[in-house]
Amino acid sequence: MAGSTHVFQAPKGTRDFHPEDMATRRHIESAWRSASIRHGFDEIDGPTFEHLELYTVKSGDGIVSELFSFNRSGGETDYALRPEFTPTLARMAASKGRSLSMPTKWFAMPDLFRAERPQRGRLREHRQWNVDLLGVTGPEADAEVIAVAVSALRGLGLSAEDIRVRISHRGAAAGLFAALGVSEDRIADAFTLVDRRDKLPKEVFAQQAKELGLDDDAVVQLDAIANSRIPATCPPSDIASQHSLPIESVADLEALSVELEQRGLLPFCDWDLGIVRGLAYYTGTVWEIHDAKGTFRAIAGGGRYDHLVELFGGPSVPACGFGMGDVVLGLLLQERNLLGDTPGSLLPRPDVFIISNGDDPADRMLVPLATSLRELGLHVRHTWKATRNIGKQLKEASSAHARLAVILGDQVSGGLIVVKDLDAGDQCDVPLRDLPAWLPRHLAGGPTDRHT
RNA sequence: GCGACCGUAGCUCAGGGGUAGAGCACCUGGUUGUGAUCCAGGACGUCGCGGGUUCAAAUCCCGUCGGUCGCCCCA
Repeated sequence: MAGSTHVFQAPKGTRDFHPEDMATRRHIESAWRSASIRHGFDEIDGPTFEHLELYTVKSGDGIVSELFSFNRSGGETDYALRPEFTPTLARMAASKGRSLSMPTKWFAMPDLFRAERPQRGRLREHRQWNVDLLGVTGPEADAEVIAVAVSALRGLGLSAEDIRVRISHRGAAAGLFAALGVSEDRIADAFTLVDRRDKLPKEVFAQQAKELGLDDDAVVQLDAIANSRIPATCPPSDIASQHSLPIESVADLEALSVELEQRGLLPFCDWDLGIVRGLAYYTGTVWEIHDAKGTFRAIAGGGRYDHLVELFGGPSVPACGFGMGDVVLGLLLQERNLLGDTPGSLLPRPDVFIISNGDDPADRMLVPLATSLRELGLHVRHTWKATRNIGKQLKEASSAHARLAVILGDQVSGGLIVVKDLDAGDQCDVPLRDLPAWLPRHLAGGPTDRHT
């Protein structure tokens, strides 16, 4: 192996986070955390890997091919890297038993792993924000978790022009299917059909719809319902009347509408009964957030899953929540130009960049000055190059996005240094002994991040 | 897991059997100096990796790893 220059590539579907990427990731995570906390949710986490059975118990053995599973060399217990957080959450809630406070409002930002073929917006390892509200049955809980999601996205600079929350409701959709003539025991099949409508040729869709017991007219209606998307600022009863169906079938959406309105969310939302999501989980409201132009995969998905905790051996607890991945969101933020003007603009900005003109007194002062300013809590840098060319050092200071340059020049022996504001471009002389008080005061006036 | 296309300098790419190019970026020093311009110099890469064909492979063939798109799936 001596002299080997073999280049390792990162494993398929994983990412390296260089400083600029890490800054982006922290930017997104802090928006997530901040929105969660503002809405009164507490942060939790669990193990990165769980017993394999935790995932097969709900989804069946078929799920295993989508997992990274393993066991210890010589061990018999099967484990899996967590592909989602919800089972862990349910397990944690179940383990609290009856002492679980109601409501319980939890959020987490786990790393998740799926052994799928990677594609744009979909990797084998990604970070996902999970928000869950347990113990509240009413639509106020659904509206509240939607509010948290929208709040974080707004915090990242996205508006109702950029993102849309598409909302459906299992009960409402089932009511409409029933009104069209789908029998009780075929409702689940109707959901599956609606979910797959975009991948099916029109004739096949019609054929399968007929098999559900629909007549020609109802098939057209079903297609129309699945594809109708109207702004949530319109009352849900419009959907029913549009298709000449009973108003009662959309009662659940009406109740949700009231709660969304109170939270100022209606401008962000659309009623979209084509949203189905995983059948195994959801019991009521289901929703997804997409970019408004529909170029990317879903940014987030969530809804109500009242049997969740029970499914994992806990008490019967109503629950709703959502997951939001960092990959699609990152792509959208980049496309919308919301990650700063330059690659490094989300990195922490140095408060001070110290420059020496190369004279002995100045050079001797540089490191001690940096040390004392750092003890004050300031972010301090200086060049590590040999050059003492002031222009080049200033260039380095500005490419590091430093806010101030402290220049140790000819007047250093007289106790005077130059402070240059790199944003404003102006500079002034400051007595060296005043610097510890002067700098924090001056910095307090300005922004701390370049993008703000 | 299946199918298609792709992989050349840090980045964007050109080349297409005869031992590698451009622009930008980068690095060092100078201009006695203030983020620019300028000057001088530097490194630019086993052409993803491995094997095969050939006198000769970045180029053709096979495999593999990675990327993109579609299927599957999306808990």
